[in-house]
Amino acid sequence: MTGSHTPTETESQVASRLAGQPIDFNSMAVVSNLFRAANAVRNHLERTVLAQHNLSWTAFVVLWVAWVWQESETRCVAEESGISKATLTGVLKTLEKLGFTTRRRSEKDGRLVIVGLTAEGNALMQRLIPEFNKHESELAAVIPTGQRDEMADHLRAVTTYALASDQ
Amino acid sequence: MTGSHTPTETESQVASRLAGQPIDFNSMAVVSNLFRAANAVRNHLERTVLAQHNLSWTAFVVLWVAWVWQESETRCVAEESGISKATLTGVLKTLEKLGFTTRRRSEKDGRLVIVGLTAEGNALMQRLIPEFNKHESELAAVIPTGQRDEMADHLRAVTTYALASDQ
DNA sequence: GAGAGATTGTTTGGATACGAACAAAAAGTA
DNA sequence: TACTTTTTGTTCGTATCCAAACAATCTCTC
Repeated sequence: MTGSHTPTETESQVASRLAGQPIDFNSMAVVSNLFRAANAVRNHLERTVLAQHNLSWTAFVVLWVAWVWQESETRCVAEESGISKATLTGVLKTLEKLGFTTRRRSEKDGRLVIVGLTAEGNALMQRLIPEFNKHESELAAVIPTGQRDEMADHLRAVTTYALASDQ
Repeated sequence: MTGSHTPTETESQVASRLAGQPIDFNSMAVVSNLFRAANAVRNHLERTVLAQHNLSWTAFVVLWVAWVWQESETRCVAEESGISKATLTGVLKTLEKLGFTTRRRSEKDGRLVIVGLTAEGNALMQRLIPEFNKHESELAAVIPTGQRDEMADHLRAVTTYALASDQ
């Protein structure tokens, strides 16, 4: 009733609270653990890797997308970062203030804004990417070697389905 | 260079940008797809299920934890919801304004605050949980039946490792 | 039982995060 | 050419979200 509960305690409490109802517990476990994992990993990487560079998780993702393509339209960066256009405007304001990204109008289409990386932004990613990948390796190491590709495939399939459901 | 990219295009672009460097691409794929999936599923469920009830994702998670235990200490709710104490204070303010949760001081320990559900909160969850679970089933359906438990296990292991790394 | 130390929830300040409304520009239509 | 429609990035308002500072309370030690 009081104090902290272990995941196992919580799951059995959930089962007893939902006893008798037609609930798909397997699917519930997959989805809820998807969020638990994403949340835990995100907080972990934010504290260990990103905090010392004054980067939020989203700022890093945006920086990553910008680094991958070097020059990219705003709407494309937002979509690939998984955030809304409105959010991207704010994040780019932060990244620009930190001196990592640039913004310029497209000559061909006056509506578009092209996002680019500064030399500092490229240098930062040059150091950050290997460090980040080292942590990714440690995290994925808890999954048996032969099942990592399968895991990534399943996650891709879930993403595709969720995005398709939003049309 | 311009326009939107498919996930496949992005991955090959990443591979070419990182060519020659000692990068663990398998682990990178697992972690990045973990976030893509969590993000896509969260946005999907927020729009299809939660928006019509004026609930944010976090508000629903907090409501869910409160429903599971009925009475719970603030620090416990925060931990199980995967958010900070500071965030929970704000979310509870919103949920209290909506009439779904209650807050009261503990008699045994004056520092503690006990979170509870109102009748409206319980009624809401009674309707929301089956609807939510239906969507969870649809999402998990893209994973072969025999591999869902395995998937949940792997996600649990990743969570455990990430949390343990933060001590 | 008195003071040091630890624990808990809130407040503060700053950075996301989104939908809706908006202005500017391009594309389509007649 | 004029009008309408569509597309794009920003602004606005509101709601998270966190670390750090804070006040209140409890615990521990002597």
